[in-house]
Amino acid sequence: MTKRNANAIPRIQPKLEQSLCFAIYSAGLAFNRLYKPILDEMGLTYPQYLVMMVLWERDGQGVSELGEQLFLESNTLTPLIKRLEAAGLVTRTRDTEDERQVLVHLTAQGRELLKEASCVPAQVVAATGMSVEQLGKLKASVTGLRDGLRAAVDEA
Amino acid sequence: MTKRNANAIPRIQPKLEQSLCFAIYSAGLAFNRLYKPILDEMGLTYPQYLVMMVLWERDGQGVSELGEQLFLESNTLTPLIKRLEAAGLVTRTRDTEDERQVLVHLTAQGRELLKEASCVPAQVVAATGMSVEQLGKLKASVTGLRDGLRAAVDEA
DNA sequence: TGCGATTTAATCGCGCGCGATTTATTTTCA
DNA sequence: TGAAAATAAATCGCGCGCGATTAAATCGCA
Repeated sequence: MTKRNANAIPRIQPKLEQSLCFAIYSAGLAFNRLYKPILDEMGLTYPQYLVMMVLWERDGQGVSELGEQLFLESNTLTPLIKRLEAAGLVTRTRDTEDERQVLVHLTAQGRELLKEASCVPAQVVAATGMSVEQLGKLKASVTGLRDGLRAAVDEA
Repeated sequence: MTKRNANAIPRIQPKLEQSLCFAIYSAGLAFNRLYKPILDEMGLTYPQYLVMMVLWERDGQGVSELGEQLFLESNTLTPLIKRLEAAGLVTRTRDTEDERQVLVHLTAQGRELLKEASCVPAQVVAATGMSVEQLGKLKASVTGLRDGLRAAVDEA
């Protein structure tokens, strides 16, 4: 260190078009707008669709367990799951082994919805205009970014 | 076409971990959580920060004009900008040339906030744990994805 | 010129995300 | 054993996003 402030945080004007965070933010908006008409037909919102995906992969999970996979907590999930329950897609039952936990199970109607959902991924892939290989690489990069951000937030 | 249904939409079970949309969604959540404590000190939310960025680049824009850059509309922006106005960061004035438009201008306090904001980008870059080159490439890919999705939504 | 079409912002309701707090249950260990 | 700590879900308030609608100003053009 031959200069003072060698470790000072560099100061530059933040610009929308050069920030990755805005690219991610606006891509999220774009995905939502793509999914909206598709999921409307199934009576789901996008976050509700995510919860259903997790349950289709493994039925009967607790709220925290769902939250670990979705990076959400009970303050978001509880009302969301209650809406899925009101729609007849899931049931909410207290775990008899541990009364603190609420187990979320698919109803027959909830399992049935997977049939309709199974044609969603191909529609979305088509809309991106990218190859499956490109999408896979991009997914890996964005997932890596996410995990890096999460690590930084956790250690702070 | 030697078979029936050659153009049928392929049906596969949607899985959370292999979907790019969830990677984007969860990276957005992670960015928000990273920005929260940083922006809290400036008294801004992340979407408010985006609006300020656009104004720091060019002061005195209409609501729709801001919306075009942010991919948002007046139903989102009007209340957001009113909160920025209440915080003393911007003014809202009807354009005398076209009374339909509301021009949003930075106040002295709003311009002053750029000084604090100028150390945000470097902090965020550091948190990603990625090089500036990597971030640039990823930003370009995600922007391309976003624009592809937007094109697909528009033509639908 | 005047009237319908267009543009712009604002308003309203709903469903997230999330910080903060509360309640109920289980675990820990003195 | 029993009280404190930890864990799980729920509740509450606020700020987005956004579909739908409304109100006001401007434009187009017959």
